[in-house]
Parts: sequence; C-alpha cells; structure tokens
Amino acid sequence: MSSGRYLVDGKPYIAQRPKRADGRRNYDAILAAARKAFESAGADASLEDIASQAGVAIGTLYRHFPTRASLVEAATRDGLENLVAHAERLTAGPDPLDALIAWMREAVVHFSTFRGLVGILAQSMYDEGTPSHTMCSAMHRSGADLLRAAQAAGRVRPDLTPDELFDLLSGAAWVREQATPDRDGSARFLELALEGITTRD
Amino acid sequence: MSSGRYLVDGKPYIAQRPKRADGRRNYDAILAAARKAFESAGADASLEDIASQAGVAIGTLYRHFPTRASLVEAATRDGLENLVAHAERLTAGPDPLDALIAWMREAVVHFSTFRGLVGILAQSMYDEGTPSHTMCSAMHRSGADLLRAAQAAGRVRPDLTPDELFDLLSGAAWVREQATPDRDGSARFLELALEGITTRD
DNA sequence: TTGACATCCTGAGGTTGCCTCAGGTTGAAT
DNA sequence: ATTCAACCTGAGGCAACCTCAGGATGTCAA
Repeated sequence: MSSGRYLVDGKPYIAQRPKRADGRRNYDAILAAARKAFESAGADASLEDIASQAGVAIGTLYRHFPTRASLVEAATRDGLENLVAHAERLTAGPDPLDALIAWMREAVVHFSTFRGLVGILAQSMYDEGTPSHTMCSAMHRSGADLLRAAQAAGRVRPDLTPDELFDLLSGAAWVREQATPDRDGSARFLELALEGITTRD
Repeated sequence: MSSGRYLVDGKPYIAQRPKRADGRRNYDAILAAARKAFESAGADASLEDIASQAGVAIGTLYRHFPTRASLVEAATRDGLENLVAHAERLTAGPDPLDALIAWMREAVVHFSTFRGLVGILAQSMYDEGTPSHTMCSAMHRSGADLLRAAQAAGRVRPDLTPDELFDLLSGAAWVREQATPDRDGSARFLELALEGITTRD
C-alpha cells in the first residue's frame, strides 16, 4: 500500500529547474501544460495528456516530476510564495485586523486555484513527507504571525489557534472550489467566519 | 467527455432493490461491501474490489448500480433519511436555536461518513441530474425549516440564507473528512461558525 | 410439474491512466 | 573531437473502469 507520502531518497522531492538547455525547455513546457490542465481538469488531470500537450514523452514528465504531488507543488509554488511575501508586506500596515482579513481573502483564492488543490495543501500542512509541506509551513507561519498581531491588538478572539484559522481558510477555499460560476459562497463564508472570530466592540 | 452528470433514461438513476431473490441477495451484499469499502478507502474505492468482496462478478455490480454515484447514493440513503427524520422531530422542541445546532452537528457527521462524500453531496445539492439530488433537496428543506424557525425566534441573523448554511455545514464536514484521528477541527469549526451566525444578546 | 421468459449473472476484453526501465540521444565541458 | 552525465523515448506491465454477448435461474402460469 502506497502510504500517501511522496518521498524520494527518504525526503520530499522538490522539483528543481534542470541544468541542460533541453531539460529546462521541457521542464518549463511541462509546467505550463500542467498549469493549464490542472486549471481545467483539476489536480487529477491526466499526466499523459499533460506530457503530450507539452510535446514530450511520458517518461520525460516523470523524470522531472517523479510524483503528481511534486508537479502540483511546482505548479503552485510561485503563487504561494507571493502569498507569503504579501503577508510580510501586510505586517507593516497600520491595522492588524485589516491585514489579517486581506491576507485571508487572498489565501482563499490561492488555495482554490484549481479543483483538488485545497485537499493537497491541507494534507501537506501536517505531513512532512510531502513536496508542498515546505511552502505550507511557510504559509502557516505567515498566517500565525498575522493572527498573533490581530490578537495582540485585541481585534481577534485570543483563543483562536493558527490551526483553527487554517481550518476556516481551507473550508472557505473548498467551498470556492466546489462553486459553479453562478454560485460562489466563499466570500460570504469568510465574512461569516470573520464574524465568528473577531471580538465585539 | 463525461459531463459529470449521472443520467439514465434522461433522469437520475435511483437504485431500487430488485425483485428476484438472487437479485436482492446480491444487491444487499454489494451494498454492504460498498459501505465497508467506502469507509476505509473513501468514495473512490475500487468497484472491482467491492464486487469481489460481495462475492459477485463486476457486471452484477454494474447491473444494480450503473454509476458510482448511484452506489454512493444507495449506501448513504438511510443515514440521510434519518437526518431528515430527526429534523422533523427537532422542530417540535422548545428552543429553535438548540434544534438548529443539534441538527447541524449531526449533519456534519453524516456528511463526512467517508472521504469524498461531502464533495458528492455538495455537487448533488445543485445538480438535478444526480442520484443524491433527491435526498439533498430534502435535507436542504429540513435545514431551511430549522433555520427559518431560529431566525423567527430572533436567534440567528436574519440575512443568513439556507445555501449559506449549507456552505458552512459542508465546510465543516470537509474539514472533518480531512482530519486525522488526532486532529479533528470540525467541532471547533462549527462552534466558530455558530458564533458568526447567531445574534448577540 | 413443467415449460416459458424476464430477470439476473458472468467474465473476457477494450480502454484509459499510472508508472518503470532498457536503450538511445544530445548538450556541454575538456 | 571526444567523452559522458544528463536527458529523452515509448513499449509494456499493471490496475481500474465499463460494456456486452452468452449463459443461468427464479418465478409464474398453465
């Protein structure tokens, strides 16, 4: 039974842009095709389709991305890095609650870039043997920092833990993932959640 | 491309207990095996495994349940029927907010009977061409009734819609689904959501 | 009891997607 | 030009999905 972990040489495999020119070309092409495929078919898009869209044999895809999780990780790394970077910028702002709220909104969007992502991220959050774990931990830290600041300012209930914050975020993102174009409840979802975690005047 | 709908003869297929003795025997055996498999492997458990566990050829499984969705529907019908029935009993209770809360707790548990169920139910809620749609609609009505009563009593914010209630429920169930034995945030999730939707004294 | 037949069952086989690996190709460093 | 590590290819084994032609069987009416 495959344990649900994705280890290579005993540690999570993080795809690295290869050195040789043809390697880089293919790596980039695969990544681009993967982003497109994930967007339209979800995280369980056919890898053979992705390879063929990238104009590459299936073996080449597996060379660069030995597991589906590693491909997802590479396809979403940029977006999540931005999210972390944005958190740092927000920390400098005047109102810690506004900062937290803005970040949460942004996080929900990134978490639901394509169908199936939240599940992978939620898994990665607490499973170290996972390509996305590194990025997830970074996000966890960002969120925790913003939360702590808002709590220190007395704007968020002090008993809320970062884990709970991420449960709310993931829930909202999941709702957004499920949403049809005409019905996206994630904004309201977040609004209600915020109602639940902020302190009253 | 299979459209994500599950129609047979243009309408959602609801599995019916067959008439012949051998048919009924197999139907029941398949259902029992399916429940067990879904519980341990999630909604995407192998149908061939289920058939073989039931001591039946794969064709027999497909005869009774032409789609995976129809099998899931049959496997969860009882539980969801109970949920609807319980809602009616709760309506008679003294406190409409307590009733709503109790029902929500129960709903979350039922929605997350096995991994992947919430997604199917959320899909079915708004897609009529789906086996579970009938039961989902019934639940929607139950929830809406309880909500309306709690709102009429001034205990829940009046602007909350049933759809939004179900987004919260689904979110909580999804979090529960993801949870590992040591970390189930769904109870706290619901608590926070309730904090967000109840009116202040 | 015995047809007659609708219902039911079987499992081979076509299809797709996953993933591996032996063998061939090529970029780049010397 | 030579060398070789890095890279690429695609056949092929495996698992799961789903269908369908052919065979078996329970039921019911005579």
